[in-house]
Formats: sequence, structure tokens, C-alpha cells
Amino acid sequence: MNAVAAENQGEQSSRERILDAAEGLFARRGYAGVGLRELADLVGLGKSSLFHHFESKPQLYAAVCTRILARIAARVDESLARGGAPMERLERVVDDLLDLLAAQPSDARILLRSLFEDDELAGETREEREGRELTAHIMASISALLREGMEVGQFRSVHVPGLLLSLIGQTVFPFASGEFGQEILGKDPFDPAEVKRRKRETRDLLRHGLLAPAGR
Amino acid sequence: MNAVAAENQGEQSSRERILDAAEGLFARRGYAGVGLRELADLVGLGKSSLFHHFESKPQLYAAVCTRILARIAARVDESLARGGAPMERLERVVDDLLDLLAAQPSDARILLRSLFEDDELAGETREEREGRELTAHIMASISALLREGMEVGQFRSVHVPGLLLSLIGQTVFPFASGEFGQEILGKDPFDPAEVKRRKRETRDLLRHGLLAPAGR
DNA sequence: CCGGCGACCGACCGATCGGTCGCCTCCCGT
DNA sequence: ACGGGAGGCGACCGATCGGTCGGTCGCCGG
Repeated sequence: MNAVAAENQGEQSSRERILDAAEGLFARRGYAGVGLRELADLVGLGKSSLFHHFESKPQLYAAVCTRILARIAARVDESLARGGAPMERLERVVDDLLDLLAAQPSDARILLRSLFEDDELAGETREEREGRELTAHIMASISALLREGMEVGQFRSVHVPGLLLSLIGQTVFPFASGEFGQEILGKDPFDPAEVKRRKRETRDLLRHGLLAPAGR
Repeated sequence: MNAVAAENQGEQSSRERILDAAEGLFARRGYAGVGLRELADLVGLGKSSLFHHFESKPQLYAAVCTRILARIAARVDESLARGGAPMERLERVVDDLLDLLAAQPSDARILLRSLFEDDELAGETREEREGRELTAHIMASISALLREGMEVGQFRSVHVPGLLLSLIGQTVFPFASGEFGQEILGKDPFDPAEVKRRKRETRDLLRHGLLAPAGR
């Protein structure tokens, strides 16, 4: 009955290969800019074979987004679970997030793109609802962390939702900026040295901007 | 004749109306997601009439982007020209930029989108080159301001290109985040009160994160 | 009164879009 | 030995894509 159960284990199956290729294409050209024939050619399948694994193009796109969100949610949960003071946890989760975005070059673009395009995804697919729930979970986790830091006095008083939006833009955008970012930086934003520098920069900004004066 | 409407801002004519409508559509659905027939219907023209004003779809898209960049470049130049200490100028230019993004709801999305999609704009149109020059001018102006602030000792030592990318993401993204941002904030990101709050937040982040310890 | 011109239009073009259909092939449980 | 289902294929569908073409209309200078 359930196709997932049949071919579950760590295979490099067609479904995964389709998702990988689709992720790269959607990141570069956006939802409407990707044709299924092109995707099928890239994977090495006939176009009609795609429909054996996904109902429709919107559902495929939702699957791509959900997979990314699941990766991120898992990493955030893992980072936060390792304990420590609020600032220690916050720095760790941001650090791990930067690592993940750097390791998956398509993720940042797809994440931002999906926020711009979701206006018209009217579907009530299970996949889309799962994506929204994952998003909500991630946001709630980090919000709770920020509030906790304020309550114990480690963070200065800030507007949590506003800071959350700023933080997302500041961390995700550089990895999505493509040629533009490369031109400004003078080097590839995904270069390991640059990623390391960006981690340092983000950490410094957090400490200067968020730490309460007394907490030093 | 009705001179007021006709020469209000140079032209209120078809060309401007096409650009206005195209800006909204591109912002919501992306370059590939907008059909010229749909655009023509929205403006109230026949599709073929669009080609009397623009050579092709890519050229139309470039014109939309260039118009936005020109608006921003003009505002930045104006803000910087009014003088003052580096931090005073920086806060003013960011403030004005937030005002502009808030007043033109499509701008933030198109700006970010254009960065994601420019990989395949292979054209060497005059319009595109103008857009790149405007971008370079804006970036160079703000970079120079940051460097000046560091040289006179008002800013702490930072990696200018890195901070530039962070700053763009942090300021532009919230206005492009659409429903997502609205859900997180609990209110419209373009609401005047929220814009005011965001200005305050950005200013505080700049002061905490950029100002040299001695300068406070 | 006329000739030219810019704005505009509907009809049309080949290509491509997302999606369907029927058929084949291989594997696997019985 | 064989039935069936999953995975894959190419041909095909109506719709829509960006773009072209020939022509109409109204205005404006001579």
C-alpha cells in the first residue's frame, strides 16, 4: 500500500535522485521556470516517469521544500537539545544552521523563494501542511530560546518576532545571493574559509547586539 | 486637454502603467511565472501592444529592475549628501531605505528575486548594464561610508563586504517575506507602526553591533 | 485635405507547458 | 511456472508560452 515502506532503506533510488535534481533546478530558476522535461532529462528518466513518484508538479515542489525543512528542523532540535545557557545554545544553533546552509547550496535559495511564492499555493496537500508545521516548529523553538534568554536576564530586552525576521534575513540571504554575493565578497560565499568568517561575524553581532550589558 | 494627468511625472502613459503592473506581477510570481497575456489584460492592452514599448520579455523585466534600482540609488545619494558623522549618515540612509521599501511593497521581493535569477540573464542589453552600474554605485557608496567610519574610529573594525551582505539581508528580507513575515510578526510588515518599530530595531542593532566601544 | 506616424489590435506561429494513456519489462511471491 | 505490480517509456493532448504580422484608428503637420 505505502510505496515508501517498500523501498525505504538507504537507497539512492529514483525518488531521491529526482528530488536532488529538482532542488537544484528550482533553486536556480524558480518554480515556474523549471520544466518537467528538463528535470526528467537531468535525472535520466522519461518525463512521464516522474508521475510515478509524484502526483503533480506542485506536489513535487512541496516535497522538495518539505525535505529541506525537515533537515533544518532536525538539526535545530539536535542543536538545542545539547543544553547550555541561552546564549550558548543560540550561538550553537546558528553555527550549525550556517554549516547546513553552506553544505547544501540550494537550500537557502529555495527557502527564500518558497516564502515569496507561497501566496498562490492554494493546495491543502499533506505535504504542504507538513511543511508549514515544520516551519512553525522551528520558529517556535528559536522564539522560546530568545524569550528564555531574556527572562533569565542574559539577553537584553528585544522584540522577539522582529529579531527573528532580522536573524533569518541576515543568516540565510548571504547563501542565497549567488553571483551578487560572490562579487561583493570577492570570493565564493560557500568557501570554507568564508563560512568560518561568517560564523565569527554572526556570533560577534549576536554578542554585541543581544547580550545584556550586565551579562558581559 | 488634461495636462495634469498627462504630464504628472513625465508620463503617466502606457509605458509607466505597464511597468507598474509588471512590477507587481513579477514580485508575486517571479519572472517565468508571469505571462505577457496576463500582464496585458491587467494593463488593459492587447498583448501585442506590449511589444510597442519593450523589445522582449527579458528587456521588460530588466526595465522593471532598473527603475527600482534607480529609485534606490537616488535616495541613497540624497541621504548621504546631507552630511554628518559616519554613524549619523549610516543611520539616515538605512532609515530612508526602510521608508522606501515600505512605500513600494514590490521592491524588496523583486530585488531579492533578481539576485537569484540573474544567473541566466546572459543579455548585454543597455538596460541590464545600467542596472549593474546602479547596483555597483549603491554598494560602493555604502562601503565607502563603512570604511570611513572605521578610519575615523567611530566604528569598530569589521569585514566590510561581509557586513554589507548581512545588512542587506537583514533590512530587505522582512519586507519580502510576505505572509510568512506577517504570521511571525502578527501584523502587516508594511504597517506604519511596524515600519517605525523596525527602524528602531535596525538602529539599535547598528549601534550595538557597529559602534566602537570608546564611541559610546 | 492629405500623408505619415505612433498606438493599438486580433489572428496567428512554432515551441513548450503540465499531464494522460497504453504498453512493455523486470522482479518477486506463491 | 506464472500473475501482478512497480518502474519506465514514447506518443499524444489541450492549453499557453513569447513573439510576429498585417492592418486599423486617430492625431498632427503641411
